[in-house]
Amino acid sequence: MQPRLKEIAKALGVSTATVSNVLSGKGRVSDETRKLVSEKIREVGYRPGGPGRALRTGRSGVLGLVLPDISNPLFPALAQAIETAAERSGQGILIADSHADPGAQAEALQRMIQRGADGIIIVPCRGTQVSDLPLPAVVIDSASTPGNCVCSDHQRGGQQAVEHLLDLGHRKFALLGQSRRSSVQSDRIAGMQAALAAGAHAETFWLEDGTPDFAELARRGTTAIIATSDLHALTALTRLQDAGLSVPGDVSVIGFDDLSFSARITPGLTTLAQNMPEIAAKAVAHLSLQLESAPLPMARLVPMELVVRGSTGPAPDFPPRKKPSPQQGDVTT
Amino acid sequence: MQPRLKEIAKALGVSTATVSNVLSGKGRVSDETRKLVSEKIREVGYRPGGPGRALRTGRSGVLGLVLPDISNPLFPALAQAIETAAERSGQGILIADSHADPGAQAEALQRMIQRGADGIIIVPCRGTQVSDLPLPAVVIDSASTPGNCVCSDHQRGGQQAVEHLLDLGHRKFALLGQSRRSSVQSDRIAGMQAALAAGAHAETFWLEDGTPDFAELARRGTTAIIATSDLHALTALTRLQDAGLSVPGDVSVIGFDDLSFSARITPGLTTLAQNMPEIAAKAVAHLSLQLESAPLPMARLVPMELVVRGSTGPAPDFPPRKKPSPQQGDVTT
DNA sequence: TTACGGTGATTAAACGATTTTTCACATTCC
DNA sequence: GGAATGTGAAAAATCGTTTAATCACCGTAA
Repeated sequence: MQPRLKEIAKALGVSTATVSNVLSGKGRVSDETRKLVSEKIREVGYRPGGPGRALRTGRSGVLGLVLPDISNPLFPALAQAIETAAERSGQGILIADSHADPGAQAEALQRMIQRGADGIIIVPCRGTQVSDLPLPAVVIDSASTPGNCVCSDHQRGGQQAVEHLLDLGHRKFALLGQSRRSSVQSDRIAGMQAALAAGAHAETFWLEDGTPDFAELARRGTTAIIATSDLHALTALTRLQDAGLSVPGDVSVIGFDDLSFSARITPGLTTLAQNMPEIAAKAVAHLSLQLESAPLPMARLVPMELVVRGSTGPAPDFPPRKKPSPQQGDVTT
Repeated sequence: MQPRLKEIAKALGVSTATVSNVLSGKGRVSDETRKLVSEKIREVGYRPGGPGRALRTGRSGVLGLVLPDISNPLFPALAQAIETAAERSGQGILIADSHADPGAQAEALQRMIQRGADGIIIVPCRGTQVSDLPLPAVVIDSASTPGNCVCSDHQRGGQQAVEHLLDLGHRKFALLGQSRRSSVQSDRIAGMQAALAAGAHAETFWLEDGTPDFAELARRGTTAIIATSDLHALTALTRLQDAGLSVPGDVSVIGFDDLSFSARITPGLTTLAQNMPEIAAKAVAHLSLQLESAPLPMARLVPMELVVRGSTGPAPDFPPRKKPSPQQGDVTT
């Protein structure tokens, strides 16, 4: 059995109120009693129990995290960042998987409320609006999401990818997305298209329509492939290698999200990484502010970081007149 | 504001006890009142609040999940399986990251207790013993872990990998681990070594000592590489391809854990997958049993599944006299 | 008539903490 | 000396729920 406030109080012959006051440093307690009590607290390793405190104060010290798909390879980084940020401010994280289903998502939110979560961080499933929550909530999605939203600047990320390749002399791109209904992917691709310089052009492929023949693309003059996820960049990369093409000799490949494997393959995958710690910190901070009934701020964009590895290089026919942009450095901002 | 028991009771002119009885179906309530109350409950969408119930019953309906590294690529599958299994039995999941640090792990466990978790599922960090918890706990690790443990049969998994390759005619293996202090990896490699047939032999490499030159290994006659993780199998695979060697033509490669990318590269990575749903279900069921003060069962091993993809094939000089074991099938048990 | 079950529902206590109110006592000031 | 002031700590209320104890009522049997 865990020690309770009552036991400490009885053992010292004081009231529970006094012990509670010592814990919080709030009421009036003599230095002598204070020392006595805190000594005892340390001795028995007492910690105030969650449920009792939650009941009285209306705060559980727990935040809900609702995701559309826990098994998504992007999730570990996000979850870890959020857990770390939350723990830093003394809060726990209750997770739920909405399985990309709006109904399940609504149910998950209800359970969070029921379990007494103080606030909610949600990565909404496609096409859902988060509203009417009796709790502070922050959304992590794309910038086009209404409501309090923290997310990477996916559009600018797309631009960064294209700019990096333009610097390397590439002019003919293939853009690779999975699903056009994903606003994150749409934002990224929109950014890429916006960044195309005069003379450069790009063809866009959606994997939901089928996988293009990468070797054929290369034969037709494409020298750079940009995928909205490292997963698909990896597919492209290995297909190209399998067809006897060199990366980055013949074709440069760049992905998004810096997944676990991206640094470990040969060549390393150049990618645009999300700054998860930053996003998580902002999300948690935002919730904390709302919990103190502070004014509700607005959407916040976090820049993505270009991580240059071996999978991108100068275009095959590109004259190396000047040094071709940052190359071997590990991370550039 | 969420509706409370009291409000429902007052609105109907009954006592809170009656409403609670209707909710639980326990006390004595007339059919008429019962119908009236449940109608109202549905109308306002009432759900009993967690903290109050937790305080009274001593049960929060939440399980703690403590992991040494949330960002590990194996985590998504595990977390999702556990979340699903827990939700199925009406429990939530509180996560914590011990950052592979025994001190942080102990602290995380304390926080779980403090927050009122009913039980704990823990993947312990290396070299730590989980004991003296005032809560039901179940460990997910290797079979050598004392205490209530549920885990994959890593040793048998190692055997399965070797047997698969022996069937394909391979005789000279390179075994690849990351750290010898990981009991999971040690178990897997021990299983591999135990399965070596007469005439076959294997060299073991630990990446913590440095990365071997895979092309050189191939030149010296190695035809099969078994890594204890898909991550390292992927490294080996791309290094080999980069050196102009064919997989599986010259060298077969096999990994562990069936990570997200393993099916998407070319060739697909043959791997030994953990049955996460099974492990999670057993862990959660075990905790549920302990919560009902049932007798404490013992360690439980879950078999691993060999997933055959393109990265393994017949040894270069292997005469295809009979059909070389299951090959194109997706999953064999 | 009185005692007795049975039924349906209310009352009250309990869980563990926090917080407001109250209280006892000592000191200081007119 | 009595009132005002100040100090330290206890008493009591409260949060939302469950549950044991109690109660009022009615019909029935002795």
